[in-house]
Amino acid sequence: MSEAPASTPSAQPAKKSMDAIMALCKRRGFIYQTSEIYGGINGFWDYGPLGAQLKKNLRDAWWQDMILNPCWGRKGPNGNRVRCVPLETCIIQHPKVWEASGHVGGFNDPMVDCKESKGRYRYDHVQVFVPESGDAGDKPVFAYVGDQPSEAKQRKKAEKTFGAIKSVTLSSIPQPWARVIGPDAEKPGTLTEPRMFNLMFDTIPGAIRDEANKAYLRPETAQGVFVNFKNVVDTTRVKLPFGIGNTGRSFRNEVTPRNFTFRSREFEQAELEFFCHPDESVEWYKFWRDFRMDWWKAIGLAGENLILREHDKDELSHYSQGTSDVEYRFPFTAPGYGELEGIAHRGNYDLTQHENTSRTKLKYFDAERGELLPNGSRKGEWYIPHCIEPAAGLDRGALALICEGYTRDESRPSPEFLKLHPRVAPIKAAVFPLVAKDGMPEVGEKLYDELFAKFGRMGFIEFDEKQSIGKRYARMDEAGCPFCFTVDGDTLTNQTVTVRDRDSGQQERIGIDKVSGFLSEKLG
RNA sequence: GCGGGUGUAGCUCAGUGGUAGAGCGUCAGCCUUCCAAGCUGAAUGUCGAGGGUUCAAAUCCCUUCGCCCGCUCCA
Repeated sequence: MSEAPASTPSAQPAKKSMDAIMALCKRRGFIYQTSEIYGGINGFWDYGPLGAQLKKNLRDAWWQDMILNPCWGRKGPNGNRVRCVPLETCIIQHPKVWEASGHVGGFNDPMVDCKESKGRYRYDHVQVFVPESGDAGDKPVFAYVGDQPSEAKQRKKAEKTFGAIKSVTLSSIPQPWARVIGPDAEKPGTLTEPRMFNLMFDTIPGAIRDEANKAYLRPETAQGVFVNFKNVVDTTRVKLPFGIGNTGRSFRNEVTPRNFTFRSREFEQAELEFFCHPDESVEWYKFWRDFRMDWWKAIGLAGENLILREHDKDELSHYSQGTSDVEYRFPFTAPGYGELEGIAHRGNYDLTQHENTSRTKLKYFDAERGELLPNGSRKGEWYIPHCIEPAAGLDRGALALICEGYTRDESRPSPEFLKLHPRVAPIKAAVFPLVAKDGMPEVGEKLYDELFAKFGRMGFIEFDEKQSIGKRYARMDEAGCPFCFTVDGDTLTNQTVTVRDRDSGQQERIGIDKVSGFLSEKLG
């Protein structure tokens, strides 16, 4: 999450109510709490009929624009069409995968809590001021964490107590608990012993329960790509540069799941690992970063709620030459932003790690590089490709689409509606007879059959003749259906219907034979 | 994990120890020629869960779970 840039204009739209959005999601069947009839379980959510279709449409859009027709046919920085292939890998991988990736270490950080300040600190981040020489004896020692006000404060106190001091890690002191003053505390003995917070879920494959066989549910889909890199190269005739895309569920045992589906313990990712020569990697990084921003805009997040945030140098991993986040201003992060997708230049870190850990050669032989030989071919070059990783959260994307689309306009007869982009809207169109008599239902059903046959594979097409026309429009507005076609008295004489635009409420009249063409154009 | 708030129908919420409620939504019928209209009717709840106090608990007490806010965490 990041703060709003100082330059953001004050023209901030009225803050949307997250409660109202969550109520609508429940009411219209977008998102439910999982196992709700048993009281729910923290950090897990189910998608209702409309939500499931919305998320599928989002996933399909990603698949279409990242794998089947990457970047809408845009040429990459090398002047060629971008090439990508899909992959589908397991949630449970060999445990060594997560050792190589660093997750087993990084995800199992011991933490200490402070009973006085209520703070929690990473055990290995806590430093302690002790006398420069000798023992502190019965006197308390002063803990602090770097880059925080606690350091200066504790230093002053420690110098007053001991005179000359030095700094050591908390973990280097045996049994310190009774005499340590926490970073933000006044009294000694308030820190708890370190406790493990397992951020990876584990399980034990095999019928016989044996801890030695422990395996993890993946915390990201990316590693499945890296460990299959050699397989894809060996079996599919791909040539660098190319990408491997992968969507699927990942699991993180978040300390505090929060903010509706934004931070869930089970979530779905859509990740592309794009491999290229090190010399071209920065260009590709910029290319993907810009395309991913354009993509989110194109499916409905246009506007100032969406920003691209380039990480500062000191935020970057040691192997990265650049990372950007596509961030959206959710109602619960405003005026700050929450991450939708990270685009990371990962260097050759992952492949190198797996090469070292698995002792399998993951270098790539690039036959189009190296010196020119007399016969016209090239000598070739061995290298570990660099990787650019655009990694999107589909649940966060779906939530952003809902938040962005949620609109409240008191001047409308149906004040709440969802402005979903037609491409992702779960209901694509609805057909209504104005009244259920005079032959209108029959004409409407015929039109419905036609639209269902042509567009039913993209999403739901609705037909409804019950109740007043206003109520039917209102229902479609809340469900985010972009277009309603209404058969009225005039239809029976001149073969035209009205098409109502969800966002403006305006209607225009088009020939009943033009409806399919109209929808084709609008749905893309 | 800590602190605060909260939990009653699908949604929003009334209900401070004595028969479980309203509005909206949903469904059905009537009506209706363009925006949640009207009329009639219907369905829907172990009052988050478990335990306790009481003749009697949605209401008081304890435990627990979920959600919201603030810390913390976010490789």
